[in-house]
Amino acid sequence: MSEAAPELYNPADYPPVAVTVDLVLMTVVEGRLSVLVQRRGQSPFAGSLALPGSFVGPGETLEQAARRVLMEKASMAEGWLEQLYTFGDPDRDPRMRVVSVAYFALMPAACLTDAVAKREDLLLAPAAGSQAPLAFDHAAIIELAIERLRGKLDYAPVALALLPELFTLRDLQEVHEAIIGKAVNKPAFRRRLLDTGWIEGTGQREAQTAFRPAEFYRRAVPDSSL
Amino acid sequence: MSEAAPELYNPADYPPVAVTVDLVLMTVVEGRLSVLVQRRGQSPFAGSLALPGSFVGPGETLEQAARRVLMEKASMAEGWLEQLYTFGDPDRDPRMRVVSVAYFALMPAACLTDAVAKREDLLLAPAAGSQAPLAFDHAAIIELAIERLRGKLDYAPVALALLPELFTLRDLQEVHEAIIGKAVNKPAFRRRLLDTGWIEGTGQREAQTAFRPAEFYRRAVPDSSL
DNA sequence: ACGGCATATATGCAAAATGGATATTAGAGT
DNA sequence: ACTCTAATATCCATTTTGCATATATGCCGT
Repeated sequence: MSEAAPELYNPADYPPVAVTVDLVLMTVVEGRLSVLVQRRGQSPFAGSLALPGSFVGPGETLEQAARRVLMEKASMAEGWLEQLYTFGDPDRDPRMRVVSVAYFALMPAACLTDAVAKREDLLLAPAAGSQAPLAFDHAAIIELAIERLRGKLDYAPVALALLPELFTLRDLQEVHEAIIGKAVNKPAFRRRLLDTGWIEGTGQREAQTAFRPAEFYRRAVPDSSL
Repeated sequence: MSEAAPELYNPADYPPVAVTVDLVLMTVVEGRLSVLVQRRGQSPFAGSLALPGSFVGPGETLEQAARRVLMEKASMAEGWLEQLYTFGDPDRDPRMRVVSVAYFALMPAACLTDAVAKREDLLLAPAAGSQAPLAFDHAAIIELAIERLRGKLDYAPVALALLPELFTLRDLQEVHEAIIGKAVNKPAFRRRLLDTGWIEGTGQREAQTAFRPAEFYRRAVPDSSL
């Protein structure tokens, strides 16, 4: 704003607009990058899959609204959360003008599989090229989220947000490979990740591993290193 | 959206929200990274500086609205334009709830100095640490834009959007130095930029240069390589 | 016409980062 | 004690990078 605008805004002068948040909550399960989606009960797009979302409440910031959705769906107050992009094409929702601020969230697989098990309408869909068509422009939103995730992988500790408290270097490498979709060189990966300073070794090692047990690592940085 | 929402939205059920776009239009003049700002005539913040912006029209996409503002202020239909971030804190505008989608625009200095000369209320302010306080949360928006610009400098041809049709490698280097705020090594810079493939030499050279004339280069990529 | 000026451009070299192969280590089971 | 297999360490070739030095160019004074 700040245009040569009227002294006081008169909402009635402008057509009604709704502002919502949509959440692209991703994780890596069984080596596959996956997104939390919800089966819609209502029209439009009743029966198809959509991203979880909500209206932005009167006193809420956008991020608070996104975190509220995160809490409602995944019962998780923690976890990586950052604004992704805002989608506002006039016809993206057939009912009325809806401007949606998409948020990008990451969570360890275990949290998500738990959440999905508890709720009938929630499921984890493969992130890339899902066959089931998504409601609204949600397919495009997910595409953008994948791009963002890939783009950040080398510059920010996003992969750590997808792993539990303790993890091995192999776990971390598998997450990276799932995200970029191809194998990486093991020694180079280990070296590169170790001197980012993002992780630190605990003395602990795996047990019952049949062969040489790997060391457990943990995050050395707070999750909010946006 | 896509929440367990009512079958039809009833705008009256939700408090009114206005959606606007704000434009961070940057350039490099005389070695200084600068932002186009506008002196506000109306309350609130009458007399202080603010980013140019506008309401989003009923049939407009967000990007169309941003490009319209670009056209209104700088009379330029071309140029780098990308969505930056959406600001929606409940109290960011004292009058009513305003969600503003900030856009990030780049333009050659000449276009901007022209535009500023024509309009009484427009001026180019230094981007970093402007002393004059800005209206609303616009200082934070500019900070974020600078961050984005710096972050993209090595990965996208953003610097080319700040230069005219023809430019020398020295011009290009000066733009880079203005953006990151420190000197860079000349041969390394030349080598690095040349093999990005973003620029190509024209045979032409500078004239009246007192000493060895530099070759003119031009963009080898479209401006829209977001 | 010629040499000097100051900058553009090219070349060269050492240091660092990277990719990738190979060797060594560790725990569990036979 | 030996074997299995993956974790971890070492090593080397290649590429990238920072930086110093050399050469080229067009103007300008003499």
